[in-house]
This record gives sequence, C-alpha cells and structure tokens, in this order.
Amino acid sequence: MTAQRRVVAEVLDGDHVHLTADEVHARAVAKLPEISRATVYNTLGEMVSLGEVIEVSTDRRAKRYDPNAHRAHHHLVCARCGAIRDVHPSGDPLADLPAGERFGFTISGVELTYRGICPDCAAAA
Amino acid sequence: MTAQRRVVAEVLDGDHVHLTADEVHARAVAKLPEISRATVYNTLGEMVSLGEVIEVSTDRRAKRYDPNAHRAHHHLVCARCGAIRDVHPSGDPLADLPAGERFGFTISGVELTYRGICPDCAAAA
DNA sequence: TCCTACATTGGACAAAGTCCAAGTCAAATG
DNA sequence: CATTTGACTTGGACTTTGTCCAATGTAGGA
Repeated sequence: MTAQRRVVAEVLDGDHVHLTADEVHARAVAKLPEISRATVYNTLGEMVSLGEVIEVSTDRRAKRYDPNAHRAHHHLVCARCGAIRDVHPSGDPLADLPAGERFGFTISGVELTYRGICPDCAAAA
Repeated sequence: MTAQRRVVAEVLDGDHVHLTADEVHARAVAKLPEISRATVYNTLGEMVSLGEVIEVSTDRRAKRYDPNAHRAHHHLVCARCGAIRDVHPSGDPLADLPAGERFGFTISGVELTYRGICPDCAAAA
C-alpha cells in the first residue's frame, strides 16, 4: 500500500459518485501533486480485479468507476449529461434468459442500464 | 441514395452479425475500393438516426452496428472475444424499476447485457 | 450547359487508454 | 551500515476509435 494507492482509494471512498479515470486522476493530483495518470490507471485496474470497484461503461466516453461494489445494483444514465444513479430493480434478469437463448455461453453476469433524461437536463431543455 | 450508401447498406444486410465501423469499412472497400472511412461513419450515423440500425457499445472498444433494429432484443457478449448474440429474455425490465427508483428521470429505454464466455473461447482456454 | 447543393474524400485532430524503459524507494540481506 | 532486489511509479510515446474540416466531385434542376 503506497501513498499513491491510498490516495486513489481515498478519492473513490470520498463520495459515492461515478468518476471517470481522469476525474479520479484530477482529484488524486489535488492530494498528491505528482501522481501520474499511468499509476491511476494501474491502481484502478487492480481495484477492479480485486472486485473492490466496478467498471461502468455506459457510453462511448470514458469508463466510470463505481465504488459501490458490494451491493448488487444497476444503473440509470442521463443521455444528455451522462449522470449516473444506482438503481435496484426488482426481478432477476438472469432468470429471464431461457436456456435455449444461452447459445452455450457460460454466463457470468448481467448489466441492466436504463436510459433517459435527468430532471436537471429536462428543465434546461 | 449514392453508390457509397448503397454499399454500406448492403454490407449490413449481408449477414446478421454485429460489425464494428472498421469492419463495415473493410467490407465496403471490397465492393467499392475508394470509399472513405468518413463516409462510412457518416452513413452509419444517418442509419442510426433513421432507426434502421442500432448502435451497440458493449465495451470500450469499437461500437458495433446491429441491423436487427425492428425486433426488440438484448445482447449476450463474450468477455473474451467480443462476439455478440441477440437474445430475447422474458420479462420487461422497465416494469421492474419502481417509481421510487426513477429519481425524476424521463426514461426512454433499457439495455440488458448478459456477459459470459462463448463456447469457442471456453474450448480454447 | 451551367449552377447549386449536397455527398465524398483524405488528412489532421482529439479523447481515452495502454505500453514500456527508466527511475525511485523501501525492505531484506550480508 | 552498505548493497541488492523487486515492486511501484513516472512520463512519454503509441494505439485505437472516432470527429472535424476544407477541398473536391457529382447529380440533377433551371
């Protein structure tokens, strides 16, 4: 556990928003000025491997990192500004996929992404 | 309707796979050698606007274009090779999101992505 | 035929992320 | 205490994917 990794962990713990790698880097730099982008990427990659954070790629823009890894949830994304909210739908999508639709895949997970316009963007339009 | 657009449409009609923009370009070049990447991007973008094809971005790599736009479906993605299959789960995920979990969003759609390993990759491992 | 509007082209550019050689640091070793 | 070792970090170059733009080509109407 080096200073750099501690800073990255602190940034993610700080608030439960969904930051991009660049945003994590920017906040890490505020605490430890000479931390490099590569280190942030490396550390985020490790945390993903360890299952401590979840990678969310909701659009073609940057991946976002979700520190809320320990409670199953899905995402609600604003198509305009990219804001993300965690949501907890009822039902189990895995159970909804019949065996005949699995094509021999070994299924390891499922992601459910709701898309829409957030209240702020709706008001601005 | 120019020759270039016809070629792009033909490429997508050709097989019901999920091609990346670059793959579409490669196949289009085989039919019309001097078609440019910009034109392929423009044309794909228009087809998406017209609702004739669907843009699928299952990872942070290239977007894929799904010509099967006229029948609701979701996707099953191989985490190793990126192969995509269309699937038709039972149930309606939209109905599974309680009003209290909508945070004032105007919800316009939902994507369901199953992840796993395809039989080919499982055999190769 | 000539004009005009639109499509196409190719290349420059940009964003996000990966890769790598070299530098740094701290702990273990002698 | 000095040295070695190995992991961590750094910065920059590079790649991939996609967008933008000025210049060129082209098709169809006046």
